[in-house]
Amino acid sequence: MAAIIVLGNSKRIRLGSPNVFIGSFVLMKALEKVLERNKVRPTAMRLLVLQYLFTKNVAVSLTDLENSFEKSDRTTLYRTLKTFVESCLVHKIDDGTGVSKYALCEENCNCEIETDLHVHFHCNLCKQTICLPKHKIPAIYLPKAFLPQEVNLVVKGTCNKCS
Amino acid sequence: MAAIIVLGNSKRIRLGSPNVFIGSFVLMKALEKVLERNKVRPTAMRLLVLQYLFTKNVAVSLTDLENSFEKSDRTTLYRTLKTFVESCLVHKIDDGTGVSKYALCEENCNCEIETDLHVHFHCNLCKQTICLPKHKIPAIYLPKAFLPQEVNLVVKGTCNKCS
DNA sequence: TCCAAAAATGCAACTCTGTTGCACGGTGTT
DNA sequence: AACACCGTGCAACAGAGTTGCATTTTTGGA
Ligand SMILES: [Mn+2]
Ligand SMILES: [Mn+2]
Ligand SMILES: [Zn+2]
Ligand SMILES: [Zn+2]
Repeated sequence: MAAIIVLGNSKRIRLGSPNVFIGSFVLMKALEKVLERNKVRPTAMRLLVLQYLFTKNVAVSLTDLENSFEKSDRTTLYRTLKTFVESCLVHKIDDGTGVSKYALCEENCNCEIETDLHVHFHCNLCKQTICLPKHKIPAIYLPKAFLPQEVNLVVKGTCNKCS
Repeated sequence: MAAIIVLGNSKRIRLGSPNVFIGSFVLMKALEKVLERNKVRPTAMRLLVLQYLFTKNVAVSLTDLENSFEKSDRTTLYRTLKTFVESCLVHKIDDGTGVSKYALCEENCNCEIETDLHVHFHCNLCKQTICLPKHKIPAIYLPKAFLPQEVNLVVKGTCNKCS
């Protein structure tokens, strides 16, 4: 029932959740590298959440994660996402639905640099939110004495799959 | 303690809340006109909420209203805002704080027409959100087969009063 | 290898926003 | 005056997000 993945030399990770797709040893090693590169300790849950984010090409909510990892706790997933955001692995997206979404950052993303921010699209039909990393937010001109720090731009409509 | 405002010929509205600033007869008549123009029946609460929105030049949340009208119920204020939004008197703003804000629409606003949408600014210092009706959202170019319907653009930073 | 410290996890409880059901009471219409 | 309708207030609830604390797991040093 419970799978065991061996990571590194002496690290053994027990994955108790039977409904979780367990990637290959090679994939897990790659994900482990990603975590370590961003100074995040590669625990079982973190590897699985990271794998989940890689397989999805849409932004996911905490509840999405919760429904996909029934054996894990909402709090753990919450803190996992928080850790990922703080370590610049994923970015939080406010798509206007009232529920925060999360998606992997670009390879070369410096979450601090604001000029890199891209547009997000939310489909009113399939309710999915996706990143448009090729579409940067245009310059916004503000009245005198307004100092911009961040910009959030969300387009809602019909996505390519639903149109 | 309780003020009474006479509206129209036979309409008497008792205002029980002592901490509410009660505008002049002329102002109330003007507000009444605004409501009637938008097909909203001018009740006491609606007039006071509308007056409140006029005096504020920032977007307000439901909780803001609740704290300003202690004698009224959250539900009533909630439904008042809902009525105002549906009748195109105010628009709801998602400023990324997780709390919906509301502000009066422009005089000539057709809430249906999306090309009129303006930029909103949220100050990270004073935590206030304001409309920038003169600053329209620039055209956003999307990948093929993406059909835009609405655009939300929020700039966060330091406002003119805080800079 | 073993043990203690540190970190991660799971459980429970809680806050806050938004929302709905329902009963009451005032309004205006005939 | 009778009646239907609408607005209001109270209660209860849902959902997302968050925190405290006990338990488990991992790490790193003896
Ligand atoms: Mn994104
Ligand atoms: Mn506005
Ligand atoms: Zn879609
Ligand atoms: Zn400010």
